[in-house]
Amino acid sequence: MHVAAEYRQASLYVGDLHADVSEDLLFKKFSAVRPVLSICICRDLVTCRSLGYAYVNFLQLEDAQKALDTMNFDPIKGKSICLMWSQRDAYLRTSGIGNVFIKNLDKSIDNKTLYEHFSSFGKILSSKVMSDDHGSRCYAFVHFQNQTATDRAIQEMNGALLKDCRLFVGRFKSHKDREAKLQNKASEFTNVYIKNLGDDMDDERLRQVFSKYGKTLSVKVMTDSSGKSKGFLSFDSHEAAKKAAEEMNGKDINGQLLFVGRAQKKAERQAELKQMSEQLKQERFWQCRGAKLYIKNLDETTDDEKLRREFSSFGSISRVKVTQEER
DNA sequence: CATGAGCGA
Repeated sequence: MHVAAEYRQASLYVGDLHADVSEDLLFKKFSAVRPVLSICICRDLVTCRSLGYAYVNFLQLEDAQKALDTMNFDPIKGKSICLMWSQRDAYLRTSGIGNVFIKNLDKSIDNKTLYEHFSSFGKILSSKVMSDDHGSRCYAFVHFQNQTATDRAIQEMNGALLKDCRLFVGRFKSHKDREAKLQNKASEFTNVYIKNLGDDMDDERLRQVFSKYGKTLSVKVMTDSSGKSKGFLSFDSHEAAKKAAEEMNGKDINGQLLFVGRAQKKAERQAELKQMSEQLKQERFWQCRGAKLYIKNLDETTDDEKLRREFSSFGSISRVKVTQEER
């Protein structure tokens, strides 16, 4: 539908729409508040399924403003809609400037409460309390229109109490930024994980064994369900932890090879295991598929190892065999 | 403990 230029600025973007919401339903909902010029739910061209967002065009700017002020986060078909001014400039939406991350929210803080609290610092482009089936996940985002509002919100709300919860409020960091920081932190680890400890190990003995590398802050030996013992040990410096790992890892203790390495967070370890299992699955898949290449005209100096090296950048290789021609 | 996702006719 064509909307004349003079009405374009009275357009709201409606996000987080339930897939079953129809134009009709949206029209009823919005025109109950202010007169609506037109509605457009964006749909897949082929399947006509809703893409989960729509435009609501009003005749007057004040009408759009009124809808934005009173209807944001209203549930439709059980799902909270997310209202914003239509902003076609993708950079302004996603550059991350003015975007604030909030964590340690009280479970009872909902979208509207959050919005009300933070709109005192300046104009909000969008905000959202992250949630799942169990309700709030206790963290949120608020995207301010300008940097001063962002700075003030962080200045005043970081560390402040909201419903007995001390908030963390900081600038939003993209996945990439966060990853880099975590990597950095991981490279300066002070906690070590120790595996294959043998049977007769306890906290005190483990501390003694490792104390020569530096001051230990905490030691914990645990036994898993199969009776194997493992432990965590934290040092007061990265140097000590690093040295302990370097010197003790792989050490033969009563015929068992000790493992000593950087202690990972549970989520990190699980992610690693998952990745390993997926790689294994992938390898098996290709093995079954028998993705075999036949290569001829190799020169005489090419052996299994060289051929493997040459092809290793294309993916994991399960088997390489160079056959020698009879002379 | 936590760092999103979104722009048409």
